[in-house]
Amino acid sequence: MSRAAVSKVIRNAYGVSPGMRTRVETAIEQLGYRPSVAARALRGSSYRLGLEVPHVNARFMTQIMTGAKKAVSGTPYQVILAPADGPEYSTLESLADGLVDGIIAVSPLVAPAWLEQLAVRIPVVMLGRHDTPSGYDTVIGDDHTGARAVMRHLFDLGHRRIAHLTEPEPVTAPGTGTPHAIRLEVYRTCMEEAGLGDLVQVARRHDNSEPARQAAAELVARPDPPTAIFAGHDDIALDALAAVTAAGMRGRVAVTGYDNTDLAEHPLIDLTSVDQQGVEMGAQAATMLLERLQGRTEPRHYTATTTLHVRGSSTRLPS
Amino acid sequence: MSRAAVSKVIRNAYGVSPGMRTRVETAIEQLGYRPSVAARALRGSSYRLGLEVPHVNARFMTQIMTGAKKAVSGTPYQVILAPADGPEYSTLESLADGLVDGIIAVSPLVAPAWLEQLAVRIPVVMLGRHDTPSGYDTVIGDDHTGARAVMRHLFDLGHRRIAHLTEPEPVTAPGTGTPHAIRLEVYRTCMEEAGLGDLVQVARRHDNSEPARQAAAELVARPDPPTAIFAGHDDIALDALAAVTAAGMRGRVAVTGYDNTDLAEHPLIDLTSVDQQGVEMGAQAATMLLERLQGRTEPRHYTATTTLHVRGSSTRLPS
DNA sequence: GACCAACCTCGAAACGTTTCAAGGACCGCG
DNA sequence: CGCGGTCCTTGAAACGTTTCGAGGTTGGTC
Repeated sequence: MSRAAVSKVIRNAYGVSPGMRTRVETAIEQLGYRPSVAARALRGSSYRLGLEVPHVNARFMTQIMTGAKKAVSGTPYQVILAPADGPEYSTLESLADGLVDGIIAVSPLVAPAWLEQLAVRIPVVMLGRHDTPSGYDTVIGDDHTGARAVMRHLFDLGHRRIAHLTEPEPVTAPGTGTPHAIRLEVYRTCMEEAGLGDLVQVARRHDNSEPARQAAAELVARPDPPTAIFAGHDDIALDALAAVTAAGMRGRVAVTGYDNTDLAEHPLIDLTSVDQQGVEMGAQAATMLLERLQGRTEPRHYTATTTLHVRGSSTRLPS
Repeated sequence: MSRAAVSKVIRNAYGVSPGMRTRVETAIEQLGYRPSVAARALRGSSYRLGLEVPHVNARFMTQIMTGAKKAVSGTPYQVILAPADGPEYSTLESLADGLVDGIIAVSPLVAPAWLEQLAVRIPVVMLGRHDTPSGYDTVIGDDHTGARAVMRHLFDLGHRRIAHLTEPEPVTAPGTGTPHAIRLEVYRTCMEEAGLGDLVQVARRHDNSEPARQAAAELVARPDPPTAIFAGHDDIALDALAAVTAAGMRGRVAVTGYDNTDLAEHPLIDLTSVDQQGVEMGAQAATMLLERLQGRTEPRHYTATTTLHVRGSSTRLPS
């Protein structure tokens, strides 16, 4: 029989008789034949979607991945993960170079213009971008609302001397539109609105790949330590909790996180955190990619709502 | 110029003049040319290694990934991650179908015979296999020593009523040679050697994808609750800690883990755990793959040594 | 000046699919 | 019985690399 026939059977396309179909199928069975993804990718599509994340151990990523996998289940697509752990550009490029049909990326550092270029070659969904580009889709949490909820919560608890612990400079630079830039901005705004502009304290983890624990330790070791720490996300919040605990100030410094990671609800951690529906975000991102692959061209932008989960880590200011 | 020339320049192979080289390089630069991985994979190799893990949120995996990435840095190879979160066979096959040149897999459930088959098509390194197959390489921790160290430690602390909290049945079935089967076996042996055979209590998380928290809760809710829980790995230990804490028995039930995950040293978790050099294991696995790709055919089997890290979660039995 | 070797360059085949257009068989209808 | 149309089937081109062998040029030696 001809390859064309086999191809049609595999993709169960139109125009193949039942007889031919069964003949091909038994042959496939007997020979243990498996189609080559490489050859498929060369001619058409690889049926793989790539998820690029900045770090292997970014806990938020598992939510995204879970959602993405859920969204593609039942389709012929698979999701693979490519942690950058360094240069984001090259990781993205190596994904785009034919390995996958579409890319979901969490790359705060790559330039929008560069992404527009990339999106010409291959469909791209960016997570955590507050701009509204025309060439690719975005999925983002409502960081304004989320961060405001955190600040109001801390104010309500009586805190005034509130510090913000966040990522290194480039990620939070104003105008980049990263979630961390927004959260920082909201922090500043809220402090100023409350007339606490001179109490603003921003600490950052020193190196992108190092934990934020030392930065948090320096924060609580100051002569005027904060009574509350608003951490940029749960991983950082965990480091803050570690530093606070190590300094023997457990329970005397409130700590809040962001992302509502699995660990936040662990009774030993018990971290107040903002849920931004990571799983749903991942699912939306994957769905958007599938739509693109089916021909959609106009951009879509999805914003997830946020919910503050109050837990034990955010303690009331002792009066 | 010819494609052959371009090909040679890219792979900087022998037999191309400096003039031609620079000409090709400027052209590449100007056109923004990027080689297609798919086409490469079709003809030769894709320069991608695949790491297959059972779950997205298995924390041990980040150690493996970190090690693997370290090992391939400086080579043209990249590592991508494919979490199974369900059928391991199909995930492995979809990796093998041309996406990657080699596979590192943590798949306790796939049959050895099937793996031998797979290894004919593509180099495979299995993590966590105590058998010594001939067709593929293995990387494993010294589970006998590690588990014995845990048991001795708990005995030394005065514990007798020690429970083992582990994975569901199929993963720990005797004879499968999975790390969890060994740890379970060592647990039983140690208990019997100490004359405590009738105090053996084995609990399992009910479903493979659900946390072990409920199983742990049932354990501590028994009329004769254990005074110590030897958990199969850190993720499970975390669930055990959660259950113990929720039951108000914090500090009255010792808990130990395995893998020495990042979180184990967090002061709020402070989990006694066995370090089996996950990063080194990942690096070894990747190195073995690279060796295979360069022609090695005889199998290699690497065993990592273990170290018990004693922390606050393993409390002495109150007398 | 002729011959040979070394070196560079290039054309073409091959990898395993998808897809297009063309060829064939079969059926129904006039 | 012949004609047209509908399915089914197939051959061949194409995707973008790598690799092999052949061809061409250059320089050196006798």
